[in-house]
Amino acid sequence: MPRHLTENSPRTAPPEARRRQLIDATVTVISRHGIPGTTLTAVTREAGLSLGLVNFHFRNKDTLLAETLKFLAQEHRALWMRKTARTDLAPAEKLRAIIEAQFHPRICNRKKLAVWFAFFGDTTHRKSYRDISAGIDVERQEICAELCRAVIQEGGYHGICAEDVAATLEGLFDGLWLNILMYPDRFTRGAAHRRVLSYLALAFPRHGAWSAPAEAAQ
Amino acid sequence: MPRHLTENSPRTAPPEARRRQLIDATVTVISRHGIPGTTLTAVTREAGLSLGLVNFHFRNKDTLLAETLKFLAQEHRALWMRKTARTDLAPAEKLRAIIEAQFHPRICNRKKLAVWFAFFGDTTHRKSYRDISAGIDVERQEICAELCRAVIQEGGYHGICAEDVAATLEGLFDGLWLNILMYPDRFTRGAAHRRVLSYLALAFPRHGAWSAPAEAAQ
DNA sequence: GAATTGATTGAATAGACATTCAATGAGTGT
DNA sequence: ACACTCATTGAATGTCTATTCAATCAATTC
Repeated sequence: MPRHLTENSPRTAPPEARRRQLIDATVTVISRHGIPGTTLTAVTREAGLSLGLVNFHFRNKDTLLAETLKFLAQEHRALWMRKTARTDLAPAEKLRAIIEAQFHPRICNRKKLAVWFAFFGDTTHRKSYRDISAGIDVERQEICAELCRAVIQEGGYHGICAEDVAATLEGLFDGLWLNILMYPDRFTRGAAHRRVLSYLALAFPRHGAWSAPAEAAQ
Repeated sequence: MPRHLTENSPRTAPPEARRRQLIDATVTVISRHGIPGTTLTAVTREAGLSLGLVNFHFRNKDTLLAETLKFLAQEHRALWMRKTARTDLAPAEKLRAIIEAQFHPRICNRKKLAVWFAFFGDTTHRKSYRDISAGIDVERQEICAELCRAVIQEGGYHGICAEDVAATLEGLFDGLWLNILMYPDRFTRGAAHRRVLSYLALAFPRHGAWSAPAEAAQ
């Protein structure tokens, strides 16, 4: 019953397109039914493809899940990399860009958050998942620390440690994400964003421009 | 082959003891194999009991999982409730007690954290899990906000909102937990504890005694 | 000490799953 | 047209699970 009738889309497609199609379906299914509920039957049905295709384009289910996580990690990384790589921005502005990426609607929505925490919570494959996300997380934290160091020097701040601020930020990112996912009525994306900026305003009070961007909450 | 031979423990035991025994085994198994890997066979083997007992003492697997989460939530709550209920402690001290509970070795260890995030990540039952933990989370956050309000009044702080600090703390708690779970080499319990206190020192600078307790890291 | 109650056992059942694979289909080059 | 490659299909297979339940066992009551 797959696509045949729905579209003029060709029965066959380049592998890269199919892989992406399956990854998208996997994200959707994980967000709805969790990793245990993510059966290959459900994924292929969501994608409008047949069961056997997963084992053709990915070796097996574990690979599909790993590739899905990799995709999310890259998507997130690309968002802040664009700005932190520029040379014409001040450290504080780059820091703001990383925070904006963290709470960007394309990343920080209930669907994607559900998938992130599904991976975090899956003890069984924690090691392989960690290997995937660790590189990117470490990279971001080191860049944050670097930027904090620059801000501290600029502002002549004392009694505050760049690495500590970066680690605290990292904790705030993940924790606020979790709160948004678990209690969407009480925690919104916009409020979380503002709270991180408030923390930075506390840490670096002489860099006044930590105000939140004008955006509707949620 | 169960216990019969291992101990002089009687074959039969009061239901409450068996329930606790099964919950303990469930915590152990979830921490090792995640929720998908938590089969009744694995749980009963870990407990040294027979397969059918789970369906006798709990109605089914879902109930066992829900009761396990309830147990963890209560265990955590009891730890800070003891101190926040007292009338002879200053607000700042009570705030410290809540933070100490959050990073108490009995709560904040890799085994229990793995279980917490296994539940958080399980989309399928998120609603029932949330119903269990929401009450306790809301309660803690409201008490935190209340205490912050008292601290703000004591210290005459301006430009800082108690509810915001409480929400930021809540985020920090969860995020630092996740970091400890995922990257135990880079994030330790002690460092997390100190970071939360550093945040409070930033927010409430005139309450000087936010120093960390003397304890070895990890 | 028989009878009764409640706890415990594990084999049996039925359903769901990932993975395999033989068959089919569509493009591509000749 | 033809052969050939690659993508796609879905039925079949074997494994693993939760749940049921009849049988067994220990403790308690009468």
